[in-house]
Amino acid sequence: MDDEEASQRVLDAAEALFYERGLQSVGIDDIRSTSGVSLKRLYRCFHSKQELVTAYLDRTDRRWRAALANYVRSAAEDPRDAILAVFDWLGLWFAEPGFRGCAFINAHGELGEVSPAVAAATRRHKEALLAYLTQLAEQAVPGAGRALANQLLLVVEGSIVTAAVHGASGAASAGRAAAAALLDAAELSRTARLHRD
Amino acid sequence: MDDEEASQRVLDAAEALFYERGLQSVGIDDIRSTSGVSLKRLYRCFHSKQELVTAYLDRTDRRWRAALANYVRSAAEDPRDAILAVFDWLGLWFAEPGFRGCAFINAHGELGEVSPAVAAATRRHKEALLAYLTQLAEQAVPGAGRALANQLLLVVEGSIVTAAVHGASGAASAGRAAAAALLDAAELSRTARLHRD
DNA sequence: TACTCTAGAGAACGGCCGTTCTCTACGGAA
DNA sequence: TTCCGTAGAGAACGGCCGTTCTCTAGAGTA
Repeated sequence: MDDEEASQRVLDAAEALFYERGLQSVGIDDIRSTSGVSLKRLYRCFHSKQELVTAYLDRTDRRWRAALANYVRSAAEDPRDAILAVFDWLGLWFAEPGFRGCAFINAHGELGEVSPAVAAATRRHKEALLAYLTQLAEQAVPGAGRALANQLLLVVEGSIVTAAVHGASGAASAGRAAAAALLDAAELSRTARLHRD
Repeated sequence: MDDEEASQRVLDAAEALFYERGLQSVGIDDIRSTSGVSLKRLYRCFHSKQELVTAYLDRTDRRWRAALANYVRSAAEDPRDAILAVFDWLGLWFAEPGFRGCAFINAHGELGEVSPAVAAATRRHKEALLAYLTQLAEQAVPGAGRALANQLLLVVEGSIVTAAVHGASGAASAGRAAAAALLDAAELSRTARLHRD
């Protein structure tokens, strides 16, 4: 086993444990025994727990956003469907075993500004999500994408949090319905604007 | 200083510290020194840290929901305004110094099912919030309150989380705009339903 | 075979945390 | 004044955690 594979195993273990139990509840020794990587090598690959947390959040950010974008790209035909597909994907995610909300919201809630690195990673993740939603919203309702995306972001975050606290039931479909209504409203005010000018 | 006052002081210190730094980052000694209550008395009033956490969450739940309901009651004239006033109050809350999101979402994100007591308190709090929103929504759009409240809850939660991560700017007003659009949509489909029947 | 280098296992270390215990001082009753 | 009960201060205890260090075994090379 070379360092590359060891890093992956450690990161896999860290992801599973951090996501399930939180950052502070998981000890390095838990990650060591779960990954099967010796402490010596673990500390060669990641110089500290903090570095491991950062790597965990970075990889989660990349994977999560890629999975969402892939699903939306392959499931949606037009811009409006794309936005609704976001919530279909959320529903699939919520139904996964072990779902426990957004890793970033959880980490940020746990540490907040106590850990500037975690806070910064959370902000980056949410900004990227907002940028993605803005892109989708701009395609669906040209000229009103930014305002719509801000509202959609609230519904997405709310769905995730509600699903995490209450279990999957209904949060995704309620979010989808809310998104559809917000889309309708944005389209309506856009056509009204066009007719006025 | 009697036990009653000591309990209040301890709870005040716990609230400030837990909310700012999270549950696990705060030690009993921090609470002792901040409250100025001796360790002996502290443990007489609260038998363990867990009990103190539970008391903190309970009091926060009561105060938070009372503050929201009071504001809405005094600020809104009709049912529609009441729902929009919820987001005005959120905006005031977000702007308070030291605002760091929802104490329950943070605690739940930190510990999740690792602490069943925290998870249960979070569920209770959010169910009470949903019940309150359902009551407001039912007054605004009779017969469609439940569905509307489910959507409003998502927007409320999303606003809180977004404000916590990104700072106050815009989350409350975006939430207000989204709520208004969702209200319009619910009213529209209600009148359509009435005309159909 | 003899030597060297590396890796793994886990002991060790310093520090913190929740909780309990000890010691001292003091206020009120006899 | 003497005794008693209580309170506070903080030491003590057991345990965990992140990180480093030690020791041993084995693989590769001459």
